Amino acid sequence: MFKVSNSSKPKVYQGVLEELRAYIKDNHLLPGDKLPSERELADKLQAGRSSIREALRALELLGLIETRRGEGTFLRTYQSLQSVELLSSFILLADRTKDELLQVKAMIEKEAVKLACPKLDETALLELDASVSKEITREEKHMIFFSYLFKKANNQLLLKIWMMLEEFSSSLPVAYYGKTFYNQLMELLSKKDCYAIEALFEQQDHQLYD
Amino acid sequence: MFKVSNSSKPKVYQGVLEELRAYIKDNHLLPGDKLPSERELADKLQAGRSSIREALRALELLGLIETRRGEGTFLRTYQSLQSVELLSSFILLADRTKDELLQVKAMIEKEAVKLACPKLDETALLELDASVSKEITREEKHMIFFSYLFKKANNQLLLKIWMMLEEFSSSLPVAYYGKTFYNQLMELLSKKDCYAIEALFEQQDHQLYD
DNA sequence: AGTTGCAGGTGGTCAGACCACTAGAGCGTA
DNA sequence: TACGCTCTAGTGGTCTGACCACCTGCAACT
Repeated sequence: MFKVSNSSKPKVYQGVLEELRAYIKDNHLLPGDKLPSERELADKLQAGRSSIREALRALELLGLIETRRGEGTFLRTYQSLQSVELLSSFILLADRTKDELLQVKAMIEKEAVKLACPKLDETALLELDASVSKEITREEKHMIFFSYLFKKANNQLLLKIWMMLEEFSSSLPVAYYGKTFYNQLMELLSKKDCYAIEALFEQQDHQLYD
Repeated sequence: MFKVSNSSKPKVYQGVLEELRAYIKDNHLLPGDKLPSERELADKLQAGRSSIREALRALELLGLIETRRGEGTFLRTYQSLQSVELLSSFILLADRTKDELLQVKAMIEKEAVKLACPKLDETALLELDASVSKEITREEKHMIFFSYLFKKANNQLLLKIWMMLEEFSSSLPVAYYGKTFYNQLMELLSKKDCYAIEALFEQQDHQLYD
């Protein structure tokens, strides 16, 4: 025999999601507005409170709503990137080669540098230089250096992805960029020479895994 | 008095998510493998079954797991968000987030092209050209074109991240690259001119949101 | 051997019970 | 009146126990 269908019955929590969408639309709710309480929803939608909660938790994880204990559930002001972290972490769980991870990480770092480049003024360069000159481990230097650049690059999504990759690669015996790399990069940044930056990273790619 | 912190206690279901991630990692579970039953998890993790379920439903909505009644819960290859159209209609992404998303996506596409470039022989270019010449929508063309390139780029991780971003942005009213873009790119690919490719993408960035 | 039917495990759902927390009404005092 | 306190109703957070529907595998039966 063969299965007639694997879709079977729709689940209650999915119906709740539909209803919620309709409710938000019909009542013209905007970010920040309050949703009905869980008990009220359970009553209105003829569902158990736990089913309501399953739907709400899913929405919360996606960053669409925010719950405040003792107050209620609210539409979120803006779409946070909360779910990206979770997704990334699970995607990265699958067996990945070290090469792929490092390749992507280096790629993102390069692009961040290029994004930050036009936004670095004299002051910023000095700050950056100061932070790298400290007597710290290569790992710390790497973190501080790029964290600063990512801040300037002003792209939260890129930062999140980078941090995830950083976390996953931290368990690997990874060689960071060479000692002279940061100094060379500083120089190119002050010249705002994007093409040379591109080239500098190209070189690094080949000696990254020493 | 002032609030010490608004983060308050972490919720149980979030802890469950963490534990699940660790479990999957430690046991080297692959897509298709079975997770422990809800009752077993509740017992192991010292949590109520409802909390376990809240975590699982969230993962299900994200498309990371699949549940089969009477059988169990299974890890799944990340394919797509469940009911994206539903979720996207809840809230439109904030402009800022949208910009970031498109920026990162374009960046990844560019890098994929550059990775694929040296691996494209005569035959591959012909295949690629044929697939783009078809009479299809711009959206389909975009997907087919880059899917092929990502395959050649041979970096699964990059591909996954790209698909994730594609998924998120699919609900946005996004203009794809201009009509001539793909043809120009084809030409540069046959010349293997990486720097020109870089430049081509630079141009696109500015007219992406027409 | 082939079929049937039952038992145990699994997800799906609900109701009810607490707890911790918040906001606001109401009261009292200065 | 104005301030500050307490108490209460309402909210999310969590757990438990109870069913149901469904699937699988095994055992008994034909």
